[in-house]
Amino acid sequence: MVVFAGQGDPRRSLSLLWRADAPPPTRGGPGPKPRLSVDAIVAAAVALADEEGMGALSMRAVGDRLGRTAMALYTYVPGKSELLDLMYDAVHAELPTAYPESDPADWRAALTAWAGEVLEFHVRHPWVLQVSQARPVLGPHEYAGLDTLVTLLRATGLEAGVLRRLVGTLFPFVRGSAQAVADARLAAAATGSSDEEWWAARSAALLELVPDFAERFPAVSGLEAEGPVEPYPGEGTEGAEAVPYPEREARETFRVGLGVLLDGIEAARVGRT
Amino acid sequence: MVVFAGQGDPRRSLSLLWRADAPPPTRGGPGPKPRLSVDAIVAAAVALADEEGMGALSMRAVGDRLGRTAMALYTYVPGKSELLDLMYDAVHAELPTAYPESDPADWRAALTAWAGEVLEFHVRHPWVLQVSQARPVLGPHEYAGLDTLVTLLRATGLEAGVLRRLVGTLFPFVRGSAQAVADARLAAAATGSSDEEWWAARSAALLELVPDFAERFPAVSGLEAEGPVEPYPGEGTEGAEAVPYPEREARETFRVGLGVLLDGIEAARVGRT
DNA sequence: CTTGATACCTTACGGCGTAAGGAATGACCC
DNA sequence: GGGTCATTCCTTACGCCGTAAGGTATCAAG
Repeated sequence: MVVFAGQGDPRRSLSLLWRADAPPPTRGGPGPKPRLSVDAIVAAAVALADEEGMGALSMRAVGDRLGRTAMALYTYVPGKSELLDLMYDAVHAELPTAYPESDPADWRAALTAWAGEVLEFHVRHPWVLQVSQARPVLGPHEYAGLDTLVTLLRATGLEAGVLRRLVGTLFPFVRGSAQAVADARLAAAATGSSDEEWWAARSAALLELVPDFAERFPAVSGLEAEGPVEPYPGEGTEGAEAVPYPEREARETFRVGLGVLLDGIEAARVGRT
Repeated sequence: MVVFAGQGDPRRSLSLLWRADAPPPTRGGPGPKPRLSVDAIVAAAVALADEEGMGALSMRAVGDRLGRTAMALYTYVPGKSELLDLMYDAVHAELPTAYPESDPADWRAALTAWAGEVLEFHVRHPWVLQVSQARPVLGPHEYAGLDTLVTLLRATGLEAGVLRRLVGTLFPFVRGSAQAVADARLAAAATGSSDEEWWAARSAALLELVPDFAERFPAVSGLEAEGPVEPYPGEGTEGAEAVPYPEREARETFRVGLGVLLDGIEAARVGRT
């Protein structure tokens, strides 16, 4: 399921996101003092989503975590979709925001580091990948993260038009890679079965049900048979066996894909500058 | 919301996917004749998702479309997640399966055509993008589509290990691009407001709430100010004004991103072959 | 002490997926 | 021809969900 965000009143959503609400300091008005806050709710919701996944995120569950009912949250937040916006932007504060020491000539290293950090960010908060990208949330931290990427890309010297499209290519690429890594982990964790077990059950059933698999899909079969499953080439093996195979494969795909993308950017630089 | 698929009994799911069930022909057993079929249910569900989106997909709604109750579906399908698997694989029959006439030397053109078709496929069935990729569905049509891509990539002459990772790069790239296009359309259609209106409301509120935007995010602001918004460069303008701006931008990002990726593949070919 | 705004609660409504069990159907065996 | 019984499809119900409506307790200001 994909959760949609950003559908309420834009004014209200944005002023929550940018924390431009009425300033509470010293404003002791009538009525009981608030025992919650937007930040506390967002923090509880993020913790819940991190620990138990997007499927477990319900207003009742968030309320429970704070020792309150679901309806109590509606005093602070207009609804679930706005809460999701706030969660989304809140975690994006973890994105890298600057590489002050980096050499502008070495845009490749900087972009590689950036992509790695953004990948880890999404692996840490996999539910972020389930927030629909339709209608961007437009929160401060997401903008800050975007600003960092644009700054790094500037170092390539490419023109603004191409740069804009590169942003639109790099972000989805990292998201897609993170999705693959997260999926690999999820598969390993789900139903207590290891990834080997899962694959074993699946491929045994497949082989039985589709005996002519190799003939029907020669290219895929060839690829699976041909490629020797190696550890990271050109990298030390220490501790490598701790990462299960599907995740290792997903990370390697990320590494290779990023290399291809950066090679392509290099080509664009040489060709057009 | 992201909908998860593929969690039921693997045996049952796979035999449904590959239609390896007990053969019904001439088998007139006891009991009333089935007035539905797996295919009819899947077709109705796909039509529903195409027309009204994933959010409208419920067992009751699918049942209604077939003049039956929700529970009637459970005779044919174990549950909603398996139905989703079946829908997913069923539409993947639309993926291109072969380019018999293509010149193997011109892998670039072939991959470009492939990517374009896969993009259109996802734009036609945007709900496919909301099916979680965790635990691949492993259906026949998805495999067929995969086989086609691998065949095209073979023409690059790269080794199997790299090829496998390129598959993992290209597919998410096209999916990400399709997501952007679909989002652009969704934004245009939602709440009856055009994309201009939506952006206008949003950016007006942003400007008011965050007057120092340009100072806080100089790179992003610069990019937006700098890049002249042009139509497709190097392409005829006929009919181009019919496509609204955000979608045009998303498609251009796809075009540029794909070019960068193919340049990167070219570089890998030259460098390592 | 009264007023009135505010935080939080309980209750309830209409949705969801689906478990449980009953009614109708219709090919088979006697 | 009538009983048997697997099978299709139905109704009902349960426990979730987001959230509308309205009540109650709290507390500063007049």
